[in-house]
Amino acid sequence: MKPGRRSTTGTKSAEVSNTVPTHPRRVTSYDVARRAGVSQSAVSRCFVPGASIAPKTRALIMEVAAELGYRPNALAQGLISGRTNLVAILISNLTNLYYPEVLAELSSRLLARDIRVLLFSLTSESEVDDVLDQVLRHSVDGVISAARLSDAQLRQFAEQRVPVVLYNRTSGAAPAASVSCDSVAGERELVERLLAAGHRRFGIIAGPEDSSVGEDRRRAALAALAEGGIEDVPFVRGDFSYESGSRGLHALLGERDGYDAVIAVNDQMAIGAIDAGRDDFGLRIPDDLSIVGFDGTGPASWTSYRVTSIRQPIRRMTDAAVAMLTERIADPSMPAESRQFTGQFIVGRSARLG
Amino acid sequence: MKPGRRSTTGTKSAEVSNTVPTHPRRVTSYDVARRAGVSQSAVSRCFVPGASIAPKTRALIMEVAAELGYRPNALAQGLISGRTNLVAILISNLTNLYYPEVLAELSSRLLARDIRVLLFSLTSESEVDDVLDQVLRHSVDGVISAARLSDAQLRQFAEQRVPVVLYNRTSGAAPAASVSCDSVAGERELVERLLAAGHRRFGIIAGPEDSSVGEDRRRAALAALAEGGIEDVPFVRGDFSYESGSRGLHALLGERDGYDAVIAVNDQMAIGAIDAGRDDFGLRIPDDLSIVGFDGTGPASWTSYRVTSIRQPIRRMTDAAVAMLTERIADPSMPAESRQFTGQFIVGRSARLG
DNA sequence: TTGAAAGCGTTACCAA
DNA sequence: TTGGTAACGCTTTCAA
Repeated sequence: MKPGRRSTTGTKSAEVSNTVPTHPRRVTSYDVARRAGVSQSAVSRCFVPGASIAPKTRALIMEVAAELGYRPNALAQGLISGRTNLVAILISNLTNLYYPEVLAELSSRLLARDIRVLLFSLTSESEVDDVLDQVLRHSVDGVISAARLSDAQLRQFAEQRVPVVLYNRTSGAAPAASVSCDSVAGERELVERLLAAGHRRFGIIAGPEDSSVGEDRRRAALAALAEGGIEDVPFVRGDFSYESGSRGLHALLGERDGYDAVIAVNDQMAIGAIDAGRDDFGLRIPDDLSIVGFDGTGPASWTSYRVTSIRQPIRRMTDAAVAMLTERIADPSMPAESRQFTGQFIVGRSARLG
Repeated sequence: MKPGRRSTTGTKSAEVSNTVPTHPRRVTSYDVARRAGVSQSAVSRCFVPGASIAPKTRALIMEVAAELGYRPNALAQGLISGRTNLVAILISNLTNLYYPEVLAELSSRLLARDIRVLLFSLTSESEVDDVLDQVLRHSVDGVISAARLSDAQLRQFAEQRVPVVLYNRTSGAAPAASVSCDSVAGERELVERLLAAGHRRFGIIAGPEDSSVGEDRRRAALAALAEGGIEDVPFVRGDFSYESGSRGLHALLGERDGYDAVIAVNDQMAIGAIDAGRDDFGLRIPDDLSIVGFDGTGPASWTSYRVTSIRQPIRRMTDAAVAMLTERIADPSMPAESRQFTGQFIVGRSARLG
């Protein structure tokens, strides 16, 4: 122990506590060491996996540590070791019903690996740079982003040697580690089923222009339709919300009628469209109009809707995301890699099939 | 600057980088200080709100800092200052549709106050002690818990001087700061409206025994019914999920029939009950059976359901929670206080009223 | 296997 | 207003 440092502090606060009931200073490894009659280094080694320590010493120290209620200070550990066991999760639009499931899965998987989650729920994409700054200040070991990151932002993480895994986002120019659900295969399956069932007049309720998933799905649907000989398919844009799905259907039906099928790029908008179709236009779904979605989120399977959709394999995807991230934390030289999963077709009851 | 410490390190890494493209060491306040020709203390003062620093010096330092991409290390700041600007949010059952909204609101409000969120999504109440340990290791400034905490756990936070605000939870014996939505007033309003409309035969779909909100609402509903002369009301238990609401209605109707109204203690179960009533029993809701819920979450207002319910003032509640917490962080001597908000009655379409 | 000592990157408290 | 120096609580060499 350094003379004149711990010891004096300890003595001082002990003296004070005789007169005033002062705040009990946080228990440190020095306290444990003193009480156990060993060095502070020995205490530290007890909490480091591969350290060399005699079983007997270890037992003694652990006993004293438990007695004193010692808890290693994560800040100090992170500062000295360069590892915080902290991962930032960036999510935009948490109220989108699809994300809570993802967040819950990610967080439980990370926790299982003894990693804590620093959550950044973005309300508007503009804040991303501030968030990025905060993420870096906290020296997280890695980032999982279900929010759009620009190439410049990705580059910044790369420069700081912070591994990033994109969740259901694609990067622009720069290659990045990413996990996603195959939009092309998914929309193709939906479209092919609808075409096979005789639908010919289509409308699309797309997402915002700046959403990569939304645009991927819209383009995939259009491409699949084009292959089937259907061109010039009208589309409107929503923001993935229930209300915008409802508005979307109004917009489509207001412009012209006679749709056979409406393709919404997510379930929540599909549900909004289904409700609007039934309530506002008196349509029977799927008899008068087929509506399909994407995601396979909870409410999509509720019996009032039973949305015909593509279910994302959330378990596998979150598992892959966490695995990819931890790999890259352990070995930062891992190359970029994108893993794409194929969603499962859900028959549902919102589309007339076959 | 201490001789033989920073300076040598800096020189070394500079020499190395001429041969091998080594990891650029993180930019520290020493780097900024050296480049700006000032002391490290001066740099630090630039980032502390009330510090005394000459405007001119400050400008120079900030310029150099920006140029070098300097970011204060949050770990070091937290370690020395005792403040981390980190708040832990404990949430059980994130997939309950009500929580994502709460989480999004809390997180954006905290972020607005320059506080970061450490998220702990509990999958089972048993893990709480591990989580508590982790929370304390990270020296968070405070905790907002939408998960059940035992008196012993609350005491532990109190001992460590970590302020806690309970969200929609009540503490047992120990008084604690808490924000909640008045179950008694809410259920009373629902019951009185139902009674006024002539309902006499009631059933309740309650929550798990260990849920304080669930039990509060169940008891409140029973009490209000008793006041209206309705006794021996049967109830079944669910877990707040859609499926358990459906199962709950099956259980109630399987035992006896002839219910006028079913009171579910949250919207998600009410929705499950509505769907089961319609689809499995061919009931018209609300003509044949009234069903009411609680919370006023997103899907409850979807036109297929329009659940008659009590809407929790989430904005006000999250605002209050964050305010109470920050107050207690600033002044740990603040006394325990519970703020209870009254929810708003939502007429909806799932109950026959008047 | 153990202990001493050197940091990690800050803030806080001094004198100057 | 400044710069020097002592912490904060830990991990990590390095000798013993």
